[in-house]
Amino acid sequence: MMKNSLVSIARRALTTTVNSTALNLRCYCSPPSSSKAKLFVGGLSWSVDEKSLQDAFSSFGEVTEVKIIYDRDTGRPRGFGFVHFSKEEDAASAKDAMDGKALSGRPLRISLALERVRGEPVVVPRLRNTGDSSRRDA
DNA sequence: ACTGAGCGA
Repeated sequence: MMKNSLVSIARRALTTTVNSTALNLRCYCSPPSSSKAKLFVGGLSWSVDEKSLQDAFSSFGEVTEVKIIYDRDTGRPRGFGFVHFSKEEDAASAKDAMDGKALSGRPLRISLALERVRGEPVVVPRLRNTGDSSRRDA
C-alpha cells in the first residue's frame, strides 16, 4: 500500500538549460490515472508522417489524435510524436505491440506520454549562485 | 546529402 503510494507519486522530468543569462526550466508530470491513452512515440524516422502513425496504430484501436512534433526552428520533425487513443487498453496494447518495431526503417520507442505542466515553462532570469560545492539546506 | 535518445503551441 504505502509503496504503491510512493510509486503513484507523480514523477517530474526537469530539463535544465543553462545559459549565460537565464536558466530555462521545463516541467512534466506523469498522469496518475488520466490521459493514459496518450502515447509518446519516439525514435520516429524523419520521413514518417502522422497518417503513417495513425494507420499503424489504428490497427490496434481507435486513434483519436495523432501529432508529430516538429522543430519550430528548423521546421524538421524532431523524430517523435504523440498518439491519442480512445481506450487506455488499446493504447497499452499498441504500445506493447509497436514498441521496438521498426517503422520507416527505424525502431520505435513508445512510452506513456508525460503531460506537460500547465502554463508556460519556468524561466529563471539568473542563477543565484554557481555553487562550487554542494550546499546543504538546514 | 549527412544527423537522433528524445515528451508537443
